[in-house]
Amino acid sequence: MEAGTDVDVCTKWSETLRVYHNTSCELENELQAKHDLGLSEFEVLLILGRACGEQAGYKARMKDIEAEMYLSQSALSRTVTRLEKAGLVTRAACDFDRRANFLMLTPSGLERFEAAKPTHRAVLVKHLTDPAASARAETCA
Amino acid sequence: MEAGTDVDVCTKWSETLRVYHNTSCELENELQAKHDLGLSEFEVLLILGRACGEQAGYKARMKDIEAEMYLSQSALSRTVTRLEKAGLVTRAACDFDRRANFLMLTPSGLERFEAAKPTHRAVLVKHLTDPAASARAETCA
DNA sequence: TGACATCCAATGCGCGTGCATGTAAGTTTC
DNA sequence: GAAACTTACATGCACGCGCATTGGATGTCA
Repeated sequence: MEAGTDVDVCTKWSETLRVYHNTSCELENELQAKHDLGLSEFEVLLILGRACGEQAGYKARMKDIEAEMYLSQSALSRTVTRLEKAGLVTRAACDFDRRANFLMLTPSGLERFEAAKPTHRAVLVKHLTDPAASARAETCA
Repeated sequence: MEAGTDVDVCTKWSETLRVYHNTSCELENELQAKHDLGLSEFEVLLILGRACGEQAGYKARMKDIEAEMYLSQSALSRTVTRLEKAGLVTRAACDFDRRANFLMLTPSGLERFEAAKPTHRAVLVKHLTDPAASARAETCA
């Protein structure tokens, strides 16, 4: 039983690694090439964008966004800085708690997000529906 | 059907991200803390070690190792340099093709690998057998 | 043999990340 | 209300990564 478990676990891990690397590499490449967005940056837009729908009024606190993604607090801070410099997002002080920052999509940010969404979805469908299609990518090692 | 596919794909991707991040973060932390090894470094030892068994004579070319892992050629080169500095691995010229380098485990490298293997396996079992156990890690975002 | 393309590995470089720390603001305790 | 603690975010720093380039070794073709 031990050996059996080992084999299963190793195989499962290999499979997870394969899917993760192929998918995230292609996501990164496609989003960068077509929309000038890193994957982390897109993920922030995704969190803001999917809640906001068509009106650009949705706000989220940094802490809440952090809780939704696998990114350290410092990395998120810098990612948001990049998005802010690109004009896709604005920081706004919180009325109640002046330690906190609200984050909002700008119209330009919403536009960029909507443009990138199909690219994101397409890569996911490609790699997660047909395992055979998710062959080793040519870039990203 | 389109919406259904989308939901499935997004859920599947979230799940993959969760498992990948939790597992690789804990692997990294455990291997670093208990055996002073990075994950990439361990993976190189794994490729060399599992083929070599008990005799330390197994050789592999850089290119072949690269093909087995998700690491760029340059990253592998530096990872091997670190392993070499730590005395866990030796580079040796290839007889047939002097462009290539053979890589070998040193006795110390084999020992380190054997010591780290149970740690590696334990983390894999923890995160890949019982999904509930793979809760969000406290470190690594 | 000489010129050119190919292949393997190392290295310069910039970037994004996590950890540790700093700063400011809120909370608790007395 | 002052001191001690906690929380939210930014920043200094070191590190590992991928990309592009380099350098050396091989193969190919005339």
